[in-house]
Amino acid sequence: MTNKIYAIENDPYNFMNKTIFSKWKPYIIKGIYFDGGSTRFSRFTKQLPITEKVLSQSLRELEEDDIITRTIFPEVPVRVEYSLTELGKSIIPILDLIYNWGWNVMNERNIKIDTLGEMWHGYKEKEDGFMIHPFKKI
Amino acid sequence: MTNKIYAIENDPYNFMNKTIFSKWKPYIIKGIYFDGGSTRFSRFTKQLPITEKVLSQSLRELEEDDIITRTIFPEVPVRVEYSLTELGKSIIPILDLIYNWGWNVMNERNIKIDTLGEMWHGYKEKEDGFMIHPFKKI
DNA sequence: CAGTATCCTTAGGGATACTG
DNA sequence: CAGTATCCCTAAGGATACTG
Repeated sequence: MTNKIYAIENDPYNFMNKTIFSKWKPYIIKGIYFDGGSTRFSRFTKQLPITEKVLSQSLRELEEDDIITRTIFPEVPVRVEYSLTELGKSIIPILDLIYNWGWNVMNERNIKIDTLGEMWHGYKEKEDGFMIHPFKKI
Repeated sequence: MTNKIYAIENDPYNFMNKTIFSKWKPYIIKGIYFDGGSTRFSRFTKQLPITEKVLSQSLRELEEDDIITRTIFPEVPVRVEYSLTELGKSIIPILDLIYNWGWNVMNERNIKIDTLGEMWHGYKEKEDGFMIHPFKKI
């Protein structure tokens, strides 16, 4: 108790863990980026095994942390687009390094790697047919 | 159910989350590095608010994942040193980028940043007196 | 389409005491 | 010194149903 001096709640790793490294946030950020900088709610629910609750929660937190913005287009039916802020974009190179590190280790150890993720990260050619819903045309 | 196609258990982000991004592992890895590439059990318990249980658990997992090695020196009392493997060392630049990203954002937002962490990461001069136990002399 | 609202489960982490 | 062994607790995530 007296000899614990590292205040983790005031530390950048902890900050990053809360801001970016939850279970789904890296996929959300990378997914927006993959879709050309902006994408929609249903894109995620259709292609990630994430529930609506967790998705909307994550999106809200990312918005609060200034990683993404939410834009409402008052069409019928309504369209909502999520985009990366400049701060959000600045995390992409780090995510790519992380992905790359993990990819290499998994590859060396012959661990199966998800194909959609590989397409999202440029490790495999995009195939429209592979996804249940085709990629957004930008 | 039918339209969820991203197998997260086969994905590098998930792999990295399990391998590196638990609450304490970044601190453990960086702590070893800070101590010159190898350090001891009690260094962590003395300077991080981590319990022995969680520490030994984390160390064991890191060893299993080939991030660190454990060396026993049969002295009296016994000395055990934890070192980074080549794979473990390869994670340092990524941790540094993460720390740097978080540090910058926290700094812009005027969020207090832990000083020991800043010393560990070279953002502040090392001060022997600041830590309860002085730095290891290499 | 783009979400809320409830309820529930579990794994990661913490407190404390003890040991070779 | 370098850990185990127990017991405990919460917060993150999941299942399911419903809505403007």
